[in-house]
Amino acid sequence: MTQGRASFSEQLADDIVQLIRSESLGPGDVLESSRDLAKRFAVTTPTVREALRRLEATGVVELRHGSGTYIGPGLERSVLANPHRPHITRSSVIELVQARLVIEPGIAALAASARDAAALQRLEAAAATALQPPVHGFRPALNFHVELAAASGNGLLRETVEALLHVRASEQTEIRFRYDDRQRDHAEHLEILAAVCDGDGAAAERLTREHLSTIRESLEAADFGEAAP
Amino acid sequence: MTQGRASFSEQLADDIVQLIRSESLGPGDVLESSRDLAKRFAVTTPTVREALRRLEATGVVELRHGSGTYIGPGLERSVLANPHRPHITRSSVIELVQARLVIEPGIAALAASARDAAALQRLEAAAATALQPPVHGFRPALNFHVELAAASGNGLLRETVEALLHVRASEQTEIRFRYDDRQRDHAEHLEILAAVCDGDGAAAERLTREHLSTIRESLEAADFGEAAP
DNA sequence: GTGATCAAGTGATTTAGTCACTTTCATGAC
DNA sequence: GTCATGAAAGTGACTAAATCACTTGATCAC
Repeated sequence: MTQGRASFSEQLADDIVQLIRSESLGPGDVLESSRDLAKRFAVTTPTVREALRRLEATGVVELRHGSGTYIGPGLERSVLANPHRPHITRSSVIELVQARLVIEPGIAALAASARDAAALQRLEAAAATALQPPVHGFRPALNFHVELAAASGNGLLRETVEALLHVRASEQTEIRFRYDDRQRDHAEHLEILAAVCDGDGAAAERLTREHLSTIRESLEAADFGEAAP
Repeated sequence: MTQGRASFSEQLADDIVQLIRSESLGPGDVLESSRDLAKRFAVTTPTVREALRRLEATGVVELRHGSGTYIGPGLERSVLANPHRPHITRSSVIELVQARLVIEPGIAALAASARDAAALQRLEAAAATALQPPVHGFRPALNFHVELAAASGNGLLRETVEALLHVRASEQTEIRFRYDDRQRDHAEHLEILAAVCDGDGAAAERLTREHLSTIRESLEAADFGEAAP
């Protein structure tokens, strides 16, 4: 069986993606109005809307009421965070740190061997602004880790770290609440940055491991008030 | 600004997720019909459909024409693959292997230290069936790596590996096409399995690294016919 | 110039209805 | 009794035509 024809709106969603690609539209650009899309693909507006909703869920497009449909960052992304993420538990927070502990040290080492000038500059900027308070859900302190992954030169690793950190923003808030030693955090970031700039992969790896271990330990030591939902 | 009220269907999507949670529905269970949902939440069916499409995009639900709406695996997932993934390039394939090279060795070490009996059994089963041909897009050979991540005991790591492997199934097909030494693949899997079962984290880590390095090298050596699109 | 106002364009939602698919269960043949 | 047939009920898929609400930009008064 060829799996038959997919749902109409699913097919349409793919067509719209193809349209975006063929017109080389990037994030921020406006897409055709849903009425025009309906005419173009010979379907009705509700069908177009279903397709757009589907694309909106993965960040490919963004629908702004009264303004238009805009291209989002999701098109070039391979792995993304689930918008309907599960609830927070104590173990999920620790699980997250443990996962990062497995992934990020290797990334730091890779970044040290890559030593891309532009990426290092952004990494330095991220470290510098890490002490600023979060705005609009954007957390400068976490951005350091994303930029570190970006400095590895591997976009997939960057997306992975980004997804992990973005996935459970609320967990991260929790972490920040429990482990709120920003000065130490910042100091450790600077150490990692220095090691990466020196091209010392082993040191970068070790420092990142220690950095995350510190966070994990302080989390395991902390007792969560809402551990039992 | 409090960001106002989100789109109606967005609110509805969250309500449906909450409904699923409150009724403890798991994958495979049927959800209320869209007509009933419309009545329950006092909206019309197209609005319900938009919300369901949104949820469908992230795998939370699955709509089967003529049958009903079923709960999917996406609810408990934190990180997932983008269904509208970018096109394949040569560099993206190598990027994928490189990312796995950073992530998976640490996972193997963690699995060796965890040594969960049930997980190891599934891992062994995955290794045994790895030589079978893929069916319905399910690739037994790749499943070993997913089960290995599962054996680490960290669900987030499992999801991450799963996403990475699922993300670019076509790239993986490409890999299999270029590096089609299944016997060797299988043998290396068995070595990793043995090291994990022995609790030898260092060996498991080293063997996984070598395993992926072998694949990477054979990929870098191969010249892609469709490198220039 | 500056500011308010209005109109056009857009997405958001409703309402009502038709079509297509799947499941089920009663009917009937064997 | 067992199994196939087939109609019916329930479901999602889609259409059609409107109306509402929001954004934007141009227009116009000051």
